Amino acid sequence: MPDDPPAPDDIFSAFFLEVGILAQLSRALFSLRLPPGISVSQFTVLNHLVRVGDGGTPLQLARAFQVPKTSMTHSLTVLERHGLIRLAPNPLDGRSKFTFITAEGRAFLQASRAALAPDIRAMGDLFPASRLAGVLPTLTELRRILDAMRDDPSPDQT
Amino acid sequence: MPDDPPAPDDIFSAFFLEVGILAQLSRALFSLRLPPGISVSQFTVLNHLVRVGDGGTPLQLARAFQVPKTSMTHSLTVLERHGLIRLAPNPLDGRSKFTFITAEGRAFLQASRAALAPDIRAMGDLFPASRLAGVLPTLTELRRILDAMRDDPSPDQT
DNA sequence: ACTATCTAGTGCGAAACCGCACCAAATGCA
DNA sequence: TGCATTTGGTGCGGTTTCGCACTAGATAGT
Repeated sequence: MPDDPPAPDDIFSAFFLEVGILAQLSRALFSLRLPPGISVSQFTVLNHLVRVGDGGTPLQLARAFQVPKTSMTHSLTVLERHGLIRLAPNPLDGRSKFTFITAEGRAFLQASRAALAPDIRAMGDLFPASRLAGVLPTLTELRRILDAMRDDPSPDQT
Repeated sequence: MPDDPPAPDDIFSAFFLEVGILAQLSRALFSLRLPPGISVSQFTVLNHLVRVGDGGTPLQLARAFQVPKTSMTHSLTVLERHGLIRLAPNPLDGRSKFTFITAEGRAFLQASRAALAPDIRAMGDLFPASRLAGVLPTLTELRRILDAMRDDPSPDQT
């Protein structure tokens, strides 16, 4: 290797490339474990509803996952069709809705987590979770920055 | 169970969640800078052809990006329709093809990189690339492991 | 050589994703 | 109050993604 200049562009692109493949790969692995008809996105939303708490609006969910609201509408529609969530009208705002997990939804999430557990454990055997914990803050921080760049429509101009 | 100290499961899920959002976010930002009609995937393939070198087969590309070969077929079709790549038959193997970038492809890639540069620079201002460089090896290593788990159909039969 | 098996690529159909345009409800303003 | 603007959500259409099944070409075993 004759050259090793610290070109920051290359670092960023290498990083995003790695992140992209990682996301893709984990997504593929996970979806293999989920029952057919449920996608990783759907699972993720369900997971979020339990972790953070339900009763929020679809738009809040869309923002939390940084997806267009039409995509979230779709995901929620599928989840509701499967009886895993329930959409209730917002009595305070006629345009809005509330999102609740159903008992089936909780059970389903539980089962899915169980189905995923062996893989997680296998990963943990090959790769210590503590090392991941080490990089997590960095990822989170960068995510916040990207987030901000997104809200802020200013790429560059003085 | 009031106890939740270092649960490795949580670390992994938090990590994958962060990676997923990061991928999503960067993808969204990038696609904003690309000319309409070209998606991030297409750009990524083009980028790969220049970095690693062209002349490979579609299947090799599919494996490099860890996507199903049908997805790669689609991407390549689009790229060819735009005249950014050229698919040539493999004289040694009638089933196979070779993938080459065209001059337009190179020019397009050049222009896209230029369009992306300001954003990268903006990121670099807010977040030192050196910190990314620090986490990169960890990501790469985990990627390799996921890769191996994928090829190996053994999750850990219960 | 001859057949069985395997492999590269594609057609097809279904699902996911998402921009655009729209509606209805809420808010702001005068 | 009346009207313009903003906001939450959805219908629609186009693109991407990907599993399944198939074809044509290559390889292996006998």
